[in-house]
Amino acid sequence: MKIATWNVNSLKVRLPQVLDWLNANPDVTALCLQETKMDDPVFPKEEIESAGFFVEFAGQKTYNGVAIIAREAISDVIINLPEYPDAQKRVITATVAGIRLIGAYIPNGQALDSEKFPYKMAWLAAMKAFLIEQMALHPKLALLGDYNIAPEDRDVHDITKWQGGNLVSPQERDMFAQWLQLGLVDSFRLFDQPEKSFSWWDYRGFSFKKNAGLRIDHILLSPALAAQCTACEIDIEPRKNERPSDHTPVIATLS
DNA sequence: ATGGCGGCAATTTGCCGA
Repeated sequence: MKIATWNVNSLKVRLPQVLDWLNANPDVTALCLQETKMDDPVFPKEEIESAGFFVEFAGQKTYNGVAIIAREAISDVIINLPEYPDAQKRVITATVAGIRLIGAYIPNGQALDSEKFPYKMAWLAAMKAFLIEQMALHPKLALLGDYNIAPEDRDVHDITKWQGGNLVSPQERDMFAQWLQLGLVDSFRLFDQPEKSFSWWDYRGFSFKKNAGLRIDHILLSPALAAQCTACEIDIEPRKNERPSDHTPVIATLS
């Protein structure tokens, strides 16, 4: 089976692409979505269910919004971080096929001197506490989503353009490292990967054509799941679509 | 140094993403 994550940058625009992608990837048991940008009352629940899937979601209009689409039943859903009240809908946690999935849209931060940056750092700390709690309850756990963190310089097309700034700052990378210290593993780095592998490219300046991207979408696995992981790949095909999301799916294969 | 693209919401323009 496979589990996947995709920041779709508006599910209203991208729903046909999501359903096409799921049909083209029948081994994907669960797909976490970020930036659905839809209020719950207008979420296309019926369309997704009539296509043969289970779905859970937590949305808001214009910004944020997360969902899990699955081929098996979804249970024990938690919306957001229980100990961190937040009007922004950024996390959905649920169990699918015996695996605890945390789908997350981590705050962007905007810039180190922005008021949004301390929000990001506080949010990352709150997520760490939630991870500790959930890992203790669920040995088979995966944290999938748009992290808005490029963990290493090799995850950046040109580090000189980003050095020290938002998405690559020491503070953010330290928090990512703290999550790894909990025992979580970056599934992508369990395997040999092509150089300059990225999951996001700016819409502007022909960034995708130039492969001027960042790897900021990740699947972290608990030790028990990492032991089952046989592959992790970034699927760049949807980035070639008409009206693509600026992000593209990341997929982990589990034995 | 700035904006560049795209989605969205409120009205021709601004905010935000990363």
